[in-house]
Amino acid sequence: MTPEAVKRATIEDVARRAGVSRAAVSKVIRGAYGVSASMRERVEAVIEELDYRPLISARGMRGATFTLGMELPDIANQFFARILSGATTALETEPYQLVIAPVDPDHSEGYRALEALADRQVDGLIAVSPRVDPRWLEEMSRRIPIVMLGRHDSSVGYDTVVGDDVAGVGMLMQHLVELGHREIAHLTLDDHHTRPGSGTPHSLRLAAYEATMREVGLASSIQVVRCDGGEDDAHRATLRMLASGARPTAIFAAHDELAIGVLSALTQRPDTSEISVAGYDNIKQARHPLIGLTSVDQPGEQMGGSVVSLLLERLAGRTDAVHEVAVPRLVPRSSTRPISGARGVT
Amino acid sequence: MTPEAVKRATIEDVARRAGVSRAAVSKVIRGAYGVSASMRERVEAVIEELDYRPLISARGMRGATFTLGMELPDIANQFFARILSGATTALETEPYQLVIAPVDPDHSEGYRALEALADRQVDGLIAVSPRVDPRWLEEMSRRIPIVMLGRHDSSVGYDTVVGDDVAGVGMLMQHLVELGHREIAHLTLDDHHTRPGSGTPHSLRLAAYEATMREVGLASSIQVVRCDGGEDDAHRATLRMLASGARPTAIFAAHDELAIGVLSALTQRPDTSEISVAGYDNIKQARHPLIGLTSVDQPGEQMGGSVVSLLLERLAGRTDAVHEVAVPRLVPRSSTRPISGARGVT
DNA sequence: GTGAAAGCGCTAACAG
DNA sequence: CTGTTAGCGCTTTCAC
Repeated sequence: MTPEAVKRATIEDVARRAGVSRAAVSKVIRGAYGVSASMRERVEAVIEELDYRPLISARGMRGATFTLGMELPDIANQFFARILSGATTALETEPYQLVIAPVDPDHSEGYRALEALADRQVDGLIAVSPRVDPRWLEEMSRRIPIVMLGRHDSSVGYDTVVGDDVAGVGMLMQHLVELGHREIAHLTLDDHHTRPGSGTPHSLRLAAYEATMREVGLASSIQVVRCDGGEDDAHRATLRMLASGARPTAIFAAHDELAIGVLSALTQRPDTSEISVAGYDNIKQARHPLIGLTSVDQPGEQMGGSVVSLLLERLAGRTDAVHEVAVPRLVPRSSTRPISGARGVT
Repeated sequence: MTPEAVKRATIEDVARRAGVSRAAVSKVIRGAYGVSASMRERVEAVIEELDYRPLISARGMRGATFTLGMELPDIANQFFARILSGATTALETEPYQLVIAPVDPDHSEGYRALEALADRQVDGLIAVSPRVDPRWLEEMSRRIPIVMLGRHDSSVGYDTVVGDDVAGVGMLMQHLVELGHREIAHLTLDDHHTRPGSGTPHSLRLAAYEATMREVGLASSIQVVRCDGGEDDAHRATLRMLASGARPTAIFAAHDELAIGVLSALTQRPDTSEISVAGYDNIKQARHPLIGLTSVDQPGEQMGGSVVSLLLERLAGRTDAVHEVAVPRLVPRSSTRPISGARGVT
């Protein structure tokens, strides 16, 4: 393209310059068996001299690309940063390179990113809470190894890593109830993400919320508020709820980013400073003393590590599906306070 | 690998099944000139039937891969989320796919990620504040189009997009001085990131801080504190500084993530609530009312968009280097307060 | 231990 | 308008 564009050296260039065959060079760079020390030395010198690096895509036409692809929705949600951190750490000592295809949270749904990655010859796919049909994933997994993070689908063709959302919500709700709360609202995503039986974390969290409310005799206080996924959306939804006259004593947001949006909305309204707020995930921002958000910790780093391990196992030949469940942990902080006087329920 | 592994359909499969040549299929999928309507129809039906998708890497061996690679350090820093958002938006209507190679902020330095991307045949490279030698980048840019975001290097082979750090720091320092602050400390990264003349944003911010201090006659109050890049590091560095007895009236942190760590440290110490804090970038968290961090806004989304546009222009044939400077904007918030009584300086 | 040759899936140049 | 041919850079039998 550019006038003085420089072509990179090919295996052929190296072979010629070293006076050997391409096959020989190939063996050297792969550390394969059957090369004399003298030849190896000579070839390596030329590689150095020519600054030669094998083209992965060409290599991929014959075998592996040593590339793992990860589809990632909404990079703004810091829980995904935890996952990514765990994944890159797990990959540090491995010869694999991770590449990420970001998904526009508003528009596309994951199909596009997953397919784009597959078209680019990645050896394995990591799908993070993708909004895709499980059957589609199942089909896809017959062509390429897949590990999915963050859904409870039962699957035979791919592995899954997921948090125990029912247990997590259970702990959190118990905490709120013990603090004396009865009017507990739940802020969650739209139907699309929470359809019963869809296997998404948010559908389970919603169901667990409702179940707990019923169990403790608060069925009539069940209040579900919907919003669109981001901090700002949660902020607006909270203001809307407040404007409609609702006055819960506690709001359980389906994940921390939403909870933080709830907090910012409550801060704006002088009459609502008593409302307790809780989130889910325990992202970094939740831990900040000025935020102090009660949350349910999901071990994101560990989950990211598991995902990578499982994928690596698949690449090494495993064929039966593994489903890993990560254990959540309640982290109470200042954003949840006891209701005046009250203690416990039924 | 898996027993019942399914191979994906190739162009050959489609050609055979449709009773045409591979070249014909190729033309159809590229929308190239010279195919009869009837053939196009037949081929498209088979493509649908076989669920055929061209393998990008094979295609790349001949021409373009329609893939843009972005090296991204530290996904936890939300400023990069702003950039990414701008980039993906700009790419929405383009036929290019963006892939990201995450860089472990602790270990690698960007070389690895950039090379990994180039080895994988991306058509263009976006480097975000990479810690690499400008000469190396220059060399690399002779093989593949590059746009670098976040450094002030003068370059001939690649484009750059960067904020006007000197102007931004100027505004911020003026703001602090006008509030009556004289003991203003600067928290920044280690020497490696701030070496004078290295062209990194942090080296310019540091220099601009020192310059302003001198200009307003506060040279003797210059205090530079170093830390390691993350919120927690900033937190610890602040506690260390406090323990050493230093009592600035204001702390200017080199970016918002650091500033937020400073805030959390100050919150822990009862005697420091009067200290003003300011950051840089204006990330989402800075805007939260419970944080209320004074910051200098960098138009990250716009910068991300510019980066993509410039790269696309290069792919379209432009060969002269473009250097774009984004204009920063001061956003005062509650984290900076006037010093008792004082007003203005010299 | 070494190299020649075939082929991965695709595109581009040309011939029909 | 259509098909044949020749690679792109690499790996992998398989002879030597």
